[in-house]
Amino acid sequence: MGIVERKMRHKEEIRSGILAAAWHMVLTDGWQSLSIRKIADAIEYSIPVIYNHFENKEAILLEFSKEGFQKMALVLHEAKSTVDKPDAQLEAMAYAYWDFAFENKEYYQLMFGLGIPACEMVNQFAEIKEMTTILISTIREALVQVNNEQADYFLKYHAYWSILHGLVSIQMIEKSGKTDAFRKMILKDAINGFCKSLAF
Amino acid sequence: MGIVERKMRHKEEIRSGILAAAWHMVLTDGWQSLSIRKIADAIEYSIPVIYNHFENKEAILLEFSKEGFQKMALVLHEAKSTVDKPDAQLEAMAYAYWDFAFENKEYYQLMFGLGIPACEMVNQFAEIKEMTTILISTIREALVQVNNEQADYFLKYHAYWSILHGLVSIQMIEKSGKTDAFRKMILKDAINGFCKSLAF
DNA sequence: CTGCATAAGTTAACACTGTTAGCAAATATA
DNA sequence: TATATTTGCTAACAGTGTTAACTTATGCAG
Repeated sequence: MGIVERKMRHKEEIRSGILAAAWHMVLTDGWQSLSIRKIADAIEYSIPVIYNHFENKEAILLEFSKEGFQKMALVLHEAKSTVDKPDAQLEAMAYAYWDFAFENKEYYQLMFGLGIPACEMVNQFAEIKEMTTILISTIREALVQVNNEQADYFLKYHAYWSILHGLVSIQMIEKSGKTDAFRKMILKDAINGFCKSLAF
Repeated sequence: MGIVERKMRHKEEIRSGILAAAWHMVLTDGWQSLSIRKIADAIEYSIPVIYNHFENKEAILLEFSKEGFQKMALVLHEAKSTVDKPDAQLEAMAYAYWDFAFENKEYYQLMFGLGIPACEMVNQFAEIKEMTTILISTIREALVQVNNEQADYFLKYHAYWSILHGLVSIQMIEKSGKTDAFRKMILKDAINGFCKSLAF
């Protein structure tokens, strides 16, 4: 009869309306200020309607997180296909990854759980400096050791810190079945690779 | 007269009481569920008292973030002092960084703004796989290219991804005056270093 | 075409949250 | 002792996510 089809269509319309309204709000005000009430207001339905389509607020954000990973995969595929040699591909993908993250900050923040209010001020206080200075000084000493003083220590310092932070935060998020020993092997290998790359 | 001293002492006691109660709650229930009301309840004062000591809730969390950076700096210093050669120091500091992060997850999450609810489920959905498979496959191809197929591609993949994520998220948090061009140089240098390290 | 069951959508509430204005009580000073 | 000041409290405002209970609209069988 097409009645159930029409109903389904209508239901789907509301669902995508919720997502559209929510995404619009995420883009304009950030995901921190997303609220069920505001969504309901935007789609001109009452609040409980939203709960017929999503279990809770988190489920809506999760939807965007999924979308983000899909888009990211697409972007990486495209980048890879532009060049042939694997190392060039790794480089192209790195740039693509980077660009995606900064052109889609909201996605990236949702994907990796970044952006609590406090971290906006991370650069504002001095406590962080004590940590960075010791990192930087050691990097400089290491560059002297391998006779590569002309290298930009600031670049190397950022790479070093990023490897550490990246490894830690991805491991924290993943919660996979990896053993501690295996996790430490990842760390060891990455740091060894970094130390070797200091000589260049 | 010592009266103002006694008052100051009392004020300081309340302040540290607030922090102690807050930190206890962060440790037991996570910083997401920290609430001014619960703190007030714990220190047996009314709610507005807390606002005499901290401008808002964020300021309390920021306090812990600062503490975290201080402790981290201490840990890095200690690690560095255990060995002499700079590259060994970098390795020791890396382990120390890692251990600190996982032994003090709450600190680390506050320091770098990790831990929105959605990211707890990042490993649960399939969308992330599409992204990781393309990373892994390219890593494997690159290892073939440099005749280093016996290397553990999984380790290398984690290093690669971590460098990317680390660079991105630290740059996102920092909001420093770096130019885009400089930021890309950091990225380029780090990726080049990684690609070179693939041969080992 | 009417009565009824089901689905759709609403109101209103619960239990929270951060934050602040206005008032009462305790304290220190003149 | 009387006044001024600090200290702390009550109570409210303006939000939040979530859900129980009710009403209205819709589709279907008799």
